[in-house]
Amino acid sequence: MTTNTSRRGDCEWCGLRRICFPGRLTAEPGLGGNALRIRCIRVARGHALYRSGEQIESFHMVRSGCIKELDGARGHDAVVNFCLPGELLTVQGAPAARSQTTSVAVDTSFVCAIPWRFFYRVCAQSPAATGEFIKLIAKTGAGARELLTMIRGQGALERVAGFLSDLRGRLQIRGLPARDLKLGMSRDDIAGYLGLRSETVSRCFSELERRELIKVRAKRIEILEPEDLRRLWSLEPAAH
Amino acid sequence: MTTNTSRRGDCEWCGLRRICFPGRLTAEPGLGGNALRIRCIRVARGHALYRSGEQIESFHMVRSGCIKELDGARGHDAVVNFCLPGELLTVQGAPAARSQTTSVAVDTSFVCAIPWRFFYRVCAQSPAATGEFIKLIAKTGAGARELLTMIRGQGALERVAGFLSDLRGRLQIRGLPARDLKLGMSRDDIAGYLGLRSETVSRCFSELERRELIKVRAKRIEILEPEDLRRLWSLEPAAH
DNA sequence: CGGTTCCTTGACACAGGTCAATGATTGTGG
DNA sequence: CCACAATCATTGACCTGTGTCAAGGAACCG
Repeated sequence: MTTNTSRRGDCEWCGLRRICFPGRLTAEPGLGGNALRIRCIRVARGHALYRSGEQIESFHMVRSGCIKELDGARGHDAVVNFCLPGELLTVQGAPAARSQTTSVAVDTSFVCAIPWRFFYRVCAQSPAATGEFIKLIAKTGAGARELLTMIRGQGALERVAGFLSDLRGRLQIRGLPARDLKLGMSRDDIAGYLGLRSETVSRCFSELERRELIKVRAKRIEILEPEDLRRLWSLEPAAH
Repeated sequence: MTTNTSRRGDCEWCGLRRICFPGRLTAEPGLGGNALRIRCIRVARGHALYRSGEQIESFHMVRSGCIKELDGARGHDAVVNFCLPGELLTVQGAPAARSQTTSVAVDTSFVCAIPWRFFYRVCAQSPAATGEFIKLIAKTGAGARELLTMIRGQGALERVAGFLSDLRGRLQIRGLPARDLKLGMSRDDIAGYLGLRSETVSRCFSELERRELIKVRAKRIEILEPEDLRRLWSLEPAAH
């Protein structure tokens, strides 16, 4: 693992920008300087940032690449979230709690580690920044709920369409290329995430291609009709 | 809606106790007194505490009864969580964000509303209390993930067994009666929560009764074999 | 280039959804 | 307090969507 110091440009689209950077905080003295000393960690493809059960003393944000989070609770691990640049990894307890998830790089990634110690300092000095942070956490919770809703209510094709639309949307928001998706994860990972089997995911990709909504070339997926794709997904839930 | 002041005894098993009460905080001056001025709201059975889209300026904790949270995102509402006494309702953004969920009382309930204003004051004065709070939020996130895992991996019977085991466990932890469950919610609510249909839930209840793990009397369910029930649920996931 | 690993496609079975009819429980007004 | 209506729960018969199993085929790696 290589440890870097963050550079300014990287944070432009980072979800923590408002905490780290002068945005709302130029007013607060003594934060700006320290904010830049956050650790930045490299995680090679296939390697774990941390595993379920380990003691974690920071919360983490993806700077580049893609991290999959596995719920190690019971039974075999299944993917709970694919975390893209600018997004917060599942927040593990407070100052030092055992992680409930395992985080594995799907592509080689850089991840920021923000120590709780730093967070407390921000809370003590700036309610505004505290609010931003709570918003961030709340958002990660919303992600889990949305996935839940999608999986409970929709059929396989809708889930796969939703998966692609969601990825596209999240990349787009941060100004990343979103027409050509290069999926680092396997079909099995996707299937686990969506509560399906890899065969079913394959079939759905084929079906979407047959309908000319996407173009599949192995792990590279081109989205031809974003709108149709999104509509397919957010159509009235299986109220057949 | 009736507004009360909290009384001491109620908080004994409240998840926020450590923030509200002298536990870790006796040392911190100026908190104890104010902590007691949290609003306590009565919500009659079937009525909403707030609805999706409303502006919320507090976070909430259930003091007694049971609240169901509906994800109003798109399409018809489906239950995301049944919130029991001592548990935190889904945390909505920060100082004042639009709620993403609708909260409806399944039984007539009392709910504490803790204004963000108060939370910020605690953060500013006590990192320890901040930590406790983050732990609480993280726990609510874990709940959503567990439900997700359960729904993706298990069959209908396992889900229903898990639902009952989970309820039992959560009541037990707080020292509430847990052998006889009086489910305030309809079969449809349960079904929506578990990603099933009410007919299937019925069938599963009947099957569990046939196996003599539970006794079903309308909305009153007696758990005869808690261990067998739990085992059924946490058995190796559908790895048939 | 040969061996893995991953992806795609097909045939079939079964869990759970759907539709429909009956029975239980709750609530309301006379 | 009873009777009636409305809602909710249960059960059965049938059907569809995915899981399962199995057999190629494509892509990746040393």
